[in-house]
Amino acid sequence: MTDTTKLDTRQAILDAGQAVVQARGYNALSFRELAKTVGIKSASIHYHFPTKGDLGAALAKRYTDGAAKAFEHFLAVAPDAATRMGLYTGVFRAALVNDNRMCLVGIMAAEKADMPAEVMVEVERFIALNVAWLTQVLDLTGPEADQKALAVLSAINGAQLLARGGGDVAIYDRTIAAYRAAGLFP
Amino acid sequence: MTDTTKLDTRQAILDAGQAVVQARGYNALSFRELAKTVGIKSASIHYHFPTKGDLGAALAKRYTDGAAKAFEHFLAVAPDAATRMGLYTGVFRAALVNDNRMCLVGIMAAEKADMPAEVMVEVERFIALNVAWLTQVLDLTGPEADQKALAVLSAINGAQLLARGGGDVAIYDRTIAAYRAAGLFP
DNA sequence: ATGATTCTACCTATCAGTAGATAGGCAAAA
DNA sequence: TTTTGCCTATCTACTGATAGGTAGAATCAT
Repeated sequence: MTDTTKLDTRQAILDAGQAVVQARGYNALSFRELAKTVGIKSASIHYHFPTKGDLGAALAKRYTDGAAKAFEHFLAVAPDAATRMGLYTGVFRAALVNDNRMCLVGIMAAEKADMPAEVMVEVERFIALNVAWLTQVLDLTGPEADQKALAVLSAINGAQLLARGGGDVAIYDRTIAAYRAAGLFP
Repeated sequence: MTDTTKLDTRQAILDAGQAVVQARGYNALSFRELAKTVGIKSASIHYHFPTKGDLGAALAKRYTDGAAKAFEHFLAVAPDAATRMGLYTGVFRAALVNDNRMCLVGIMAAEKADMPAEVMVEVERFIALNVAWLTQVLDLTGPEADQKALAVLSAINGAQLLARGGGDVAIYDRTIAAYRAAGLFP
């Protein structure tokens, strides 16, 4: 019982919530199931996150913030575009390996019609962050730079989506290899 | 009340069901809401489709069968790969234009963890059908032919997923254009 | 330093709403 | 006379959300 207990519960809720969303989607996120996982009662989740929309937005925000830090790290440790893209595609790969999960934002985009507006705001922020990073790493210029970057993000998300459907990470690996071979990214 | 009434109800259920799944996902598919749309009671849906899994599988099967017919048609009316691919990507585009919907199978793949096994079987069949058609149209050969075809399907699905998130068909169009420019397909 | 107050982080109990599914009935058609 | 295609009514399970209570920690005034 250290003085970090209060933060720990909130973190535990977010951790468990992220796992559920990435594995089964936002609609499958249940306060009761979440509470059972964390070890508290469902009413206590509402104390930390008044509505489900608040929880979803917090999840997306934390996810995007984490991605931003990882992207900075990739720039620091990898010198060239190919290595950086290897690290980047590796993030999406890791989600598949870890319990066949999807990118939190990818699965939220699929459920767009049922998502509260405050969640979609964070989803858009994640996409913008990825586009900006890819534009920089791939040294894209001109009026179509953002579109090229979004195409790369789209392709990788699609690869994750279908590989997940097949339940085999090797599908993802081979699709990424096909993208590289086609020259979509280095 | 013609003698086609019995078939009409079943068709109406499937039509309404497909619209809901493509717009909001399999989890959002509700017997009560479906019944209200069709104009019957929810218990009557169970008469035609005993369980939700049966309905989901029927939806995926009909969707795949429809795609198979469309693919044959594309081969018949379009002579070259580029035109055929234009028709193919147009199908995914049409879903977006029509109430910002997604490919039925794409959204089902995203919800994989909650899908009954009988539905996933049909999802796999749809993917196999697309891969086979793309392999033929793109004249892919060698041991990596299927992988290249799956990469094309993945990329297009990803484009649809993110364009839908952005709520703008132009995003899809530009992403497809970027794929073509990169040489992913003609 | 201490007593009073307020805040934190949970709890129990409950609400209205919806989920899929089933039992049994009924009118019309085959 | 049986089958078809629907109906009403009901079941259990679960959803997010709220009301109200409480032990303990923190903060405040004296």
